[in-house]
Amino acid sequence: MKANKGNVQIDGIDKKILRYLMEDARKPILEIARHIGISGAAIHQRLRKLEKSGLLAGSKFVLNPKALGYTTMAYVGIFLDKAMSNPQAVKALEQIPEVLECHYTTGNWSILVKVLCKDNEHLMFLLNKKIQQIEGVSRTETFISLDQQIDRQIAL
Amino acid sequence: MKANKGNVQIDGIDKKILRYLMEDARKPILEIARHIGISGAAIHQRLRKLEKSGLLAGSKFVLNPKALGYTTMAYVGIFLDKAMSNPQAVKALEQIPEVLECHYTTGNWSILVKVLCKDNEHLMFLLNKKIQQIEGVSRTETFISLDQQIDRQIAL
DNA sequence: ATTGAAATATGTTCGTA
DNA sequence: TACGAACATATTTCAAT
Repeated sequence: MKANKGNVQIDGIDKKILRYLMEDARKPILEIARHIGISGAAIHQRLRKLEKSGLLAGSKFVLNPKALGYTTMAYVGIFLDKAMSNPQAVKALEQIPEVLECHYTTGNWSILVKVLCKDNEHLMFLLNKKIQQIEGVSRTETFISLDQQIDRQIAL
Repeated sequence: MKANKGNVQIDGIDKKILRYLMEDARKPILEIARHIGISGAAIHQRLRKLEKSGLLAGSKFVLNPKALGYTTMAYVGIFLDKAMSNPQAVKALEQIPEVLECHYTTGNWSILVKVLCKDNEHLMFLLNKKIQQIEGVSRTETFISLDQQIDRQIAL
């Protein structure tokens, strides 16, 4: 599976198709076909091409975490004792379901993670009893997201 | 549209269905039905219920930004002069397509944004010519994501 | 790359349990 | 809730352009 690096060519029709499907992955291809005025078979073929190109990374159902009581989102900057602990620390973070993202970053911290918790108490438990317990973690800095105003993908 | 807040009840069958669809939004319901051993009509009905409950927020095609040459992701903490500038600043950030997320946060900054750029040069331009130009923005702190190790949704 | 048509598979509704 | 049957749509392939 070769991942085309930065040179996938898409035209306006590809963009139209993708814009529909980025908004609703289950939108029928034939419906899109009617909207943009080409045949379903053509769209089918274009999607196969886009998938092979590596631009299409898949599709997802999106859940609303608030409906399950998860109302507290936060970013946590993690200081590690030594760079050597990094891969182990990431492995430990993978085991924590509240950790949704994990980035190696430039700047102050070794690692920046995004976490999702039910409430502040849950967040406190996560920080003190889970994340701080990981070997190599010396200190953390937490930024609670009071409100997310923008959440989107790359624009076409 | 009432958004159930933290008390949506789902059982093991709901979870199984959602886990399939969170991984592949276009997986046929009938295929899932065969896997978990109930009828397609039952799944259809459960999905309608889950949608009404507010847990299902929709579905998306996921693109791989690297395929379009977007290889530099970063988090940018933004200091604002006065709290009053916040809504205006967010409006301005919405107009910048490279800004994918925007959070009001506790801690050092007023706002934390996630941005996606083609390269470091593009990031520099974004910071100096777009974000810093927004009225009320006094200073920014940038953390480049060298590598994203985890990227997932809430676990069921 | 695109089309229409054919074959297969799926989505959706409804009566019933 | 769940089922199956019936009907409406959609997906997928293919020969032809």
